[in-house]
Amino acid sequence: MRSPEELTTAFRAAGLKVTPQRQLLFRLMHNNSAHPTADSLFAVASQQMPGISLRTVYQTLTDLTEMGELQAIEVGAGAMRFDPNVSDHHHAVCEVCGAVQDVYVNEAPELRGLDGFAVADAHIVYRGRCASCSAPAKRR
Amino acid sequence: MRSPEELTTAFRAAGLKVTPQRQLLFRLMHNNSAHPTADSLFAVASQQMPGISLRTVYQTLTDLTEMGELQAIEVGAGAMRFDPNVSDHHHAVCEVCGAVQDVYVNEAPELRGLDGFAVADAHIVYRGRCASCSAPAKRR
DNA sequence: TTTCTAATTTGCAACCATTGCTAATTAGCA
DNA sequence: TGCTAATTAGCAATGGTTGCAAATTAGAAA
Ligand SMILES: [Mn+2]
Ligand SMILES: [Mn+2]
Ligand SMILES: [Zn+2]
Ligand SMILES: [Zn+2]
Repeated sequence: MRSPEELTTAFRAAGLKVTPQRQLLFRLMHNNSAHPTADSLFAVASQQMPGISLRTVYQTLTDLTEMGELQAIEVGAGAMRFDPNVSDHHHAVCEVCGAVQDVYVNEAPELRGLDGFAVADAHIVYRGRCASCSAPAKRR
Repeated sequence: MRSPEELTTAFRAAGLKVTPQRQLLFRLMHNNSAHPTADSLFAVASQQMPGISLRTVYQTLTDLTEMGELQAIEVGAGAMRFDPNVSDHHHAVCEVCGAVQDVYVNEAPELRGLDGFAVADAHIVYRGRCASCSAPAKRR
């Protein structure tokens, strides 16, 4: 996703308004590697702008996604996650704490079973334990 | 997933009852490669057993999944899909008709970015057009 | 600056897939 | 044939998300 400044220009050029709500969300999503849900983003946004509505957060995230500035990813954990990293990558979801981190694959594997299926996109979801949830073997 | 006969034995052995509803669902899921949702299965089941409840379909699918007879897969299309093929495989989802087909990968690719993440499971979702939706280039 | 209006925001109802709850029913054993 | 724990059906409730309409506002034009 582009910087808040670039998005401001791009929005105006497209005849879209740059509202304080949008500016806040531009800032909150820029360089955000937490893969937040709409709701978790709403929680943070609300602190900085009490009264902002969850509906607006959804609306803006959807708009940015349609503009190709964000990627909406589904990691099978209830809510959609939003990702300003729109490069071709995959995700690892911690089954303990729910954290989502980026995973890159060097080369796509050979496939069997696609007879005639034209692949447009692939997304891998890894499930397991993140480093901090694996680390300190708790005693008992 | 095992055959309806084997499941009947297994259920009784586990102290579970073999009801007509369960028997029907055993039959409908056995060798079913359509990756149905609870609701689509309910539609089919209802024809053969009017009055069966959606709740029972969900309940039975969940039970079978917990017993390892089915796999519940999330292809990012709203509803959960249920799969009697519990072997290690992946899925291709047609963006036109919604069909889901099995995909097998020969070897897992090398990964970058998992620092310390312990992978327990991987699931790849391919998105694109299935053979029948690609095939006949419609004239216009 | 003030005015104007299309775009945006809000709040709330509605939606969908799924689960919780419980009274009524029933499989399967004694 | 009776007993009872397991199951079913029905419906309310949930969580995530979207539809809708009234109120507000960014930003262009006067
Ligand atoms: Mn990412
Ligand atoms: Mn499958
Ligand atoms: Zn973790
Ligand atoms: Zn298709």
